[in-house]
Parts: sequence; structure tokens; C-alpha cells
Amino acid sequence: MKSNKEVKHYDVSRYRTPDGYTSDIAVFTITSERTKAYAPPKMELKLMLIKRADYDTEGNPNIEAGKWALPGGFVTPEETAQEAASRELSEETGIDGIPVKHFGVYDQPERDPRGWIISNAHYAIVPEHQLFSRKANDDAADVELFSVEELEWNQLAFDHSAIICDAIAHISRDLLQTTVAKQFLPESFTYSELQAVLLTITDDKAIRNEQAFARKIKSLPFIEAVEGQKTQRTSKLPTQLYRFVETDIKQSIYTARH
Amino acid sequence: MKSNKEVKHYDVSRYRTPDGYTSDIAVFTITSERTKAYAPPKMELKLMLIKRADYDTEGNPNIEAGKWALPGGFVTPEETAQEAASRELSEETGIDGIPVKHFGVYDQPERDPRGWIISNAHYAIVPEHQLFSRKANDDAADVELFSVEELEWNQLAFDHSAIICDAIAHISRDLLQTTVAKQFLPESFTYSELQAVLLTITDDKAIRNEQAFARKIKSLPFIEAVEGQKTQRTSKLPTQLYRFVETDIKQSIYTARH
DNA sequence: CCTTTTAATTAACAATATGTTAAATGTTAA
DNA sequence: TTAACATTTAACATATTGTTAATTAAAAGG
Repeated sequence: MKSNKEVKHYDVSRYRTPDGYTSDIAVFTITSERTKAYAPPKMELKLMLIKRADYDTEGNPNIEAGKWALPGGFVTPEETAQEAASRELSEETGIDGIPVKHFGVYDQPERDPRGWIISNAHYAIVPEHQLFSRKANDDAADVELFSVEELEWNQLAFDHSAIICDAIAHISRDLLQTTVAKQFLPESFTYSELQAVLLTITDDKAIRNEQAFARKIKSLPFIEAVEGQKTQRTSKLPTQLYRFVETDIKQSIYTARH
Repeated sequence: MKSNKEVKHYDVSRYRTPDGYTSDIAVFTITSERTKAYAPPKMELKLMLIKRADYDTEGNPNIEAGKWALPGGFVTPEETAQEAASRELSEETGIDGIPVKHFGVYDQPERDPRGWIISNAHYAIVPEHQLFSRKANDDAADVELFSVEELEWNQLAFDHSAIICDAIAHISRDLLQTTVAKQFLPESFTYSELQAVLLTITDDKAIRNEQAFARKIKSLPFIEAVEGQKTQRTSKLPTQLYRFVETDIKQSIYTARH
């Protein structure tokens, strides 16, 4: 009822409107460290943050200067926040064609001292090597990768600690419940590589167990073996490669094992 | 709330800002029809929509008049969109204390002909009897429940067909992967009542199978039997009651059955 | 050339879970 | 007394998982 009437009478000048609409993006990557040859890598989930400059381009002291923040910026009326996030990602890292996923809106009245600014938050998964090539090209000192295990929670700008906390929760859930793990992996991968990705965010016994996981991967409807292809990058023994296949997954807590 | 000095550095006039920030809410309920005494109910998932009036209070033809729309309204600078959604729900149905869940943002530039208006979309689950009591009190002719199976997709205002489509997808997923089903059920319920709720949005064989589901419910870590309590509302045979318990569920597509 | 090392793979078996069919239970209503 | 019926239990074949152990293939070092 109220909605109808409000809409009916809606006159922009009569209501206060937001002072800004921003799009923030949590860029995740997994760094993959090979401890020795012919062994599976040790992986770690990392988040890219940028350091806020001391002064803005006009020489005025910047708000929240020196703190770490998610990359992001204002959305223009000609684009969606998701498009803005893709644009930001491209500007910040030079990377295009990566899926960007919305995970929340942050609109607490006091969240930004500059006014009523609504933030639409996204996350993206960028393969490590693409971030490295960017770092090499444009040696911006104000960009850094932080391990999600050891984030400096009290050095974050605005309400970004809350946003990042949610981002980590969302990516963790999505890694286990969707096939986004493929964003971290090459087109074809071994069971131990997939396992290493999952172990960055879970310590599930059934995933840690090599034999069980290697057996299980063969029966998953959304993964298939790449016939006749083997690799030796994780073992001296030539190892079976797998790939994700498009399948819609409908699982339920009422039928799953617990 | 903001100091002048800080405001100076962010010049609102330089950027175009949104013309409005709205909060929409998809109110779901499950209607429960008892075909006969001592039998489990037939349930159906329904969505509450409101009909947009032909004219506004000043006699001007209303935009998108006669079409069905989600209840919602403008968010004020003193509240979050989620608070606005709770407020709307309370105003629209008189119901308080129901969890309201964000599921998406709709910010296509062309989505609202009145300007650059960003909609933050939520869903809520209201027990049937609460909606009925509201209907009795305030006989608003412009409110109706629609079965999600037979929605009139081409009679929906603005981009609400897209929002509703997403809302149904989200609630379906959440019903299977979280314990929100409890919002549709009394504090304690029989296996067949829970089953009926789930069957409104899935036809999973393992959920349809009475024996299997009745056996499974006993081993679910997030459900416990209510000791010494039985009911006869679904059977002549006194039937075991169950309740949800708070447990964090961490399941993975890599360990579940498929 | 032989031995050790190591990740991957296979095997084997007990324990657990599921799909299915059938029977038993307790109550209502005719 | 009997029929009806949702629920509950039983029973059993089949499938999946946890666990331990053995096997395989290649590399590396002597």
C-alpha cells in the first residue's frame, strides 16, 4: 500500500537520494608454490588489496589514507554495478573476460563519512599468472596480495573488513557448492590439484583423504576424465587429467551424507 | 554525521548520483490444503503481489498501472535496504520479526522509466495463517497470492519478472541447502510435513520416497526428534514430531552423492 | 645398473547408507 | 468387526565410504 502511494507521488526533488553508488570488487587468487619437482603444489588463497594514497590528485589529504581497501569506484548511470566491477578489474589488473559475481550490498547510513553511499560488492577469481604479469608490467607499489588467513583486519578502510569477511565466506561456500574452483585451475587438472584448491578453504576429512578423493572424482557428474591425456607435473607417475563439464547440480542437505 | 572538511573532497555535483534507492520484497508463503482428516497436507508455494493502481492520488495515470508488482518502496538515508524491507513487510502485512534475506540488486540503467533507480531485492517467508489474518483485517483488493507455478509473467511491472524469477531460484536453492524450511513449518513437525514443503520446489526421488525420507530424517544432524511428543494431524497413527536444531552445515558437491 | 623415493593408482574388506518391497502398528470410521 | 491408511519397522540387495595395504611408473642418487 505504502509502496504504491510513494511510487505514485514520486518526485525526485522531494526525497533525499543517495550521494553515490559504488562497486567494489574482491579479487581472489590462489598462489601455488611447488615445494619440489614431481609433487602436488601447496596452495594458498589470497586477496588483492590496494593502499589508499595519502593525497588525492588535487593534493588534498585523502580520507582513510594509508589503509588497505578493495578496488572499486563509482558506478555511472550508463552501466550496472557488475559492469563497473568488470571495468575496475580491467583497469586495475588489465584482466578481461573473468566472471564477476555479486555477493552483497553495503548501505549502512554511517558506513562512509562522505555521505550516503551504497556499495555493491562483487568477487572475482583471477589465475595467479595473470596477476603476476600485471605486477611485472605496472609496478604499482600500492597493490598487494594478502593471505586470507593473515589479513590485517584493523588496517582496512571504511567497512571493508565486513565486506571482505563476507567475500571470504561467499567464495568458500561457492568453492564447495559450485564449480567455480575451475577459475583457479587450468583447463585440465589432476585430482591433487583440485584437492589443493579445495583445501585452501576447508579441512573436510573426505577431501583431505587422497585415496577417497581420487576415487570420488571419477564418479562426479560434473567432472570427466580427459581421455588419453596425462601429465607429470604433480608426480613422476603419469597422472590422469580431468576437466569440468557443464551440468546443473541440484543437491540437498536432506539427501546428502552428514 | 559528516564534517565539512571531509565533504569538501568529494564533490557530489561532479558526478551524477542515483535518482532513488528502493527495497523490494518477495513475500512467499506455502498454502497448506488438507484434502481429508488424518492425512498429510498438499502444499503449494505462493508469492504475494500487489496490483498497481490506475491513477495516483492527484488523478494522474499511474506508471505501469494495472500490473502486478512486488511490494517495496524507497529507502531513506537513515536505514538500510534490509530495514526498509522489514518495514515494508510490516506495513503491508502487519507481520514483524520475520527474517528478510537479500538476494540481488537490480540496476540496469533502463529498468525504471522514472530515472536511475536501484532496487535492492529481498525475500521473506511468512506462515500462511499470518497472511490470512492480515487479509481478514484489511481487505485490500489489490493484494493477491500467486502460485509460483502459474505466475502471469507478462503482467508484471518494470523488471519484476526478472526479480521474481531470481527470487524463486534463490528460495528454491535455500530450501534445499539451508534450514529455511523451518520458516514454513510449526516449531515441531512430522516428516511428511517437511517433505510436503520440500516437494513444492523439488521432485527429487529421494525426497519423494516416504520410507527413505522418514528413515533419513532421523540421522540428519540439524534435525532432532521431540522426545515423547506425537501428533495425529497427519495420520491416525500417532506420529513422531521433529524440530530443527542450530548446526552449521558444511556440505560440498565433491563429497555428496549424485 | 640397481636401489630408493614418491605420487598415483588399484585392491580389498568392513562399515555404513540407500532403494525397494513387504509387513506391522495404531487409530478412525463405517 | 472390519476396512482404510499414514506411519513405522524390517529385511535384503546394492552402492558408497573409510581404511589399510599393495602396486605402478618414473626420477634421482649411488
